[in-house]
Amino acid sequence: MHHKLETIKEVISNYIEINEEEWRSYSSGFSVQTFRKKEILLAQGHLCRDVFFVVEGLLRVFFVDGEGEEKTFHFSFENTFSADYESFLKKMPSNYSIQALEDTTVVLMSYDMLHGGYKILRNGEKLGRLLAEEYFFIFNDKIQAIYTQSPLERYNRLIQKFPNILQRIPQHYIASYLTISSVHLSRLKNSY
Amino acid sequence: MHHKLETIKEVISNYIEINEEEWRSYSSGFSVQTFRKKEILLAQGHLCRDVFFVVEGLLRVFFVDGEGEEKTFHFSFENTFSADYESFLKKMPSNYSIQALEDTTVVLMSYDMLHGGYKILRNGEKLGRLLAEEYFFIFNDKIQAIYTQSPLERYNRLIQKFPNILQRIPQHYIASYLTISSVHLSRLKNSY
DNA sequence: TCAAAGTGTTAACATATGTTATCGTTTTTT
DNA sequence: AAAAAACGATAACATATGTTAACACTTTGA
Repeated sequence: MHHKLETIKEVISNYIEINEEEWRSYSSGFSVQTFRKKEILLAQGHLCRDVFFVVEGLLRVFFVDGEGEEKTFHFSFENTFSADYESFLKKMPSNYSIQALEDTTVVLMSYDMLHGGYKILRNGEKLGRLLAEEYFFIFNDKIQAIYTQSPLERYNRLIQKFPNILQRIPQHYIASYLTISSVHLSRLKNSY
Repeated sequence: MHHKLETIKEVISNYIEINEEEWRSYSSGFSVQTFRKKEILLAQGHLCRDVFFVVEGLLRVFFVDGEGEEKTFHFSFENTFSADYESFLKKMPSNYSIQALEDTTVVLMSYDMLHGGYKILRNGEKLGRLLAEEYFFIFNDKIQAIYTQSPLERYNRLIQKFPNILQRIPQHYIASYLTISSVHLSRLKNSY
């Protein structure tokens, strides 16, 4: 088995029971791809054809708003999925772009593969349900953070959760992620 | 069949194929309940035991933040579901309260019932997946609105989508929903 | 190796938004 | 019917946050 797929198998095994035979036919649908730093994996306005599973590296999910400003929406670290899941599921143009912040290796899951899995795998529908629920939890937490925490609180929790984030992600992307200006984040960090 | 269940059957039929026999055994698990204006259906910190389907009336989902301020998170109109779905799924204390803004009739779906449906119904897991995806879409749209639209834009779209909302919901709840102060919303409406 | 681009800090200033208080009106409760 | 509570507008003021610009430093790319 392709060693890049080890981790994704573990992740999926956390969701459902999957045996060797199922895994063989299922995993043949995966493909592995690497991207250079700054490369675009998904361009806003295009169809999100695959869910990316980050094996190594780091992705940034962002969009360009009405004023032409880039807004960073999410960072995808190792061993997590990344996509515009709504675009992927509904086959509609993506509202987001996805970009590699470092040289990054991803495993691609296509729509046909995921939906084929609903039939191939005994617990395929359940996997789909749990993935959707997982996505929902992430977004729920995200909204809750926005509603309940100040930018500084969110910043502190972010670096607490990902201590090396400052080494890996330029600060103005983090500011954008926190929905504040880079100048303001710099002030918050240093003046309080 | 209890006539209050007509609509929820239609809604579920939009998600999956369900035959009469399945519906009979499934729908026996529903219960109907009415609440007076201002009554609390779910209290923050308690377990969200049921998903509510609003047959008639209007619900407000809100929470009390660290400073003791009520923040309105969502309005649940007729023929939509309402819950703290994370609390419901994970059986953890709810971060939200749900309150009736008018005399409201709801259909209750318990956790056991929904999960029982994963087995009873041929397409039970699929129903679970589609419900989770639906919840995800709502939250995705919500986040996107927060990131891309100004409070005034969000206000205008809200009254465009629900023209009678001003007759049904006090303006300060709407302001809170838009994450701005009631004073500021009043200014926005009248000065621009 | 050097020029260009990117990055983080700070200052000065402009603007948006929150807070508190007051007032008249409407709605709810007794 | 009367009293109390809720509601929305407005004004005055305080604060938070954005914008622009300048600067030093680092990284990137030819």
